[in-house]
Amino acid sequence: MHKNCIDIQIMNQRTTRQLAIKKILTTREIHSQEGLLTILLKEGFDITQATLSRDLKTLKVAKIPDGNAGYRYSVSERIHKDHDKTKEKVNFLIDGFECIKFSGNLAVIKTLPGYASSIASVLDNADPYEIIGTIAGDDTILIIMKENVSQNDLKNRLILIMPKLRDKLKY
Amino acid sequence: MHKNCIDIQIMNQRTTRQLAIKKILTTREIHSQEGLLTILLKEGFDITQATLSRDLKTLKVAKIPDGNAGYRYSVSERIHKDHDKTKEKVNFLIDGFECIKFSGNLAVIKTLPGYASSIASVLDNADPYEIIGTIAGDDTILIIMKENVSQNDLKNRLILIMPKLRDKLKY
DNA sequence: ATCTTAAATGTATATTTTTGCATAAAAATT
DNA sequence: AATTTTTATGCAAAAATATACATTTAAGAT
Repeated sequence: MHKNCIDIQIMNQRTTRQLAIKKILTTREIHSQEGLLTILLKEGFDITQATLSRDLKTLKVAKIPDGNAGYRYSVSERIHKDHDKTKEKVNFLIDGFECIKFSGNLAVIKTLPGYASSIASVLDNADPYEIIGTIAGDDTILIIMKENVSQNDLKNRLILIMPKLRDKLKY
Repeated sequence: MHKNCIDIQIMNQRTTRQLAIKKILTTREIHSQEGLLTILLKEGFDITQATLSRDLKTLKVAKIPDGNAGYRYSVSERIHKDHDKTKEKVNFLIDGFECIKFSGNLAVIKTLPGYASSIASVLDNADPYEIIGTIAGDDTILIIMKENVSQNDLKNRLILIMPKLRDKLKY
């Protein structure tokens, strides 16, 4: 552990940073990794462009030719309209989240009755690397994880998809 | 005009080529401009990477981190237009559709648990002429139909909104 | 056809992005 | 706490991509 890192953190640095990146990307127009890096540095994330490149890869951020001239980086979710509505909906759904348990490469999420399929649908839609597939009943979601993906990997990914979840997942 | 250019062309070279690029991108997995360039050269398009870069910009082709490792180029229509993803989502939701019954100007759709509000939201969003409003519980949707709209009118409208539904509705 | 003008392209180069590798940090284990 | 294992990161170098500028090609105009 780094000496001057007072570990009150809930999430690891990486996840925190990637959430910040997502936010920046949905908030402002980003035309290069350099530009994004500058912003991140100002916000106190002390990283290099290399790390940023890896983060963008993890987040599946696309580089798209801009209408005018130049390019812009875009989180795939942002491409859908009604981003806000989706967000609202997702936040709402999180209320139904009860707990998550693991067994080998399987994870089981317990939800309030009726929530399972909706939450699962959010997961399916996000189509994250770590998840091969989900099966949802009424109050239970079975997640089949990709091999060599750790429990924390999955938790972090879930937080990336549903930020509010952070408050419900203990580390 | 260059001397050895036999002018049978209908479109100009540039357009022809860009169409070819689009086709290639939708047909095969492209991971770099170099790779795409190789294919184009084989097909007889005698250009350089610089031109290709410009073409991709014109076509608004996005570079997206691939699920596994690496990147792929994707024609922006696929990403930009939430059409496709919305469609996917709608198709997914249809799995939750169980049956529909009528009574007067009311229709009741039964769904798998948890699906009702999502499907109802699709209907609300489409805002069809035939429907005044919907109320959704967990596995039931109540549809209030406009007067003088027949059961078949509504069924047809539902199919228009959610094409996959056709397979589930008997006539 | 010849000339003029605008668009497209190649060359070389600059810029940006990605990655292998060594190291540091974090997490798990004892 | 000390050790091992795993994961994240910086650095430097490679790879990929974009572009300024000169040149060629196409398209009109006369």
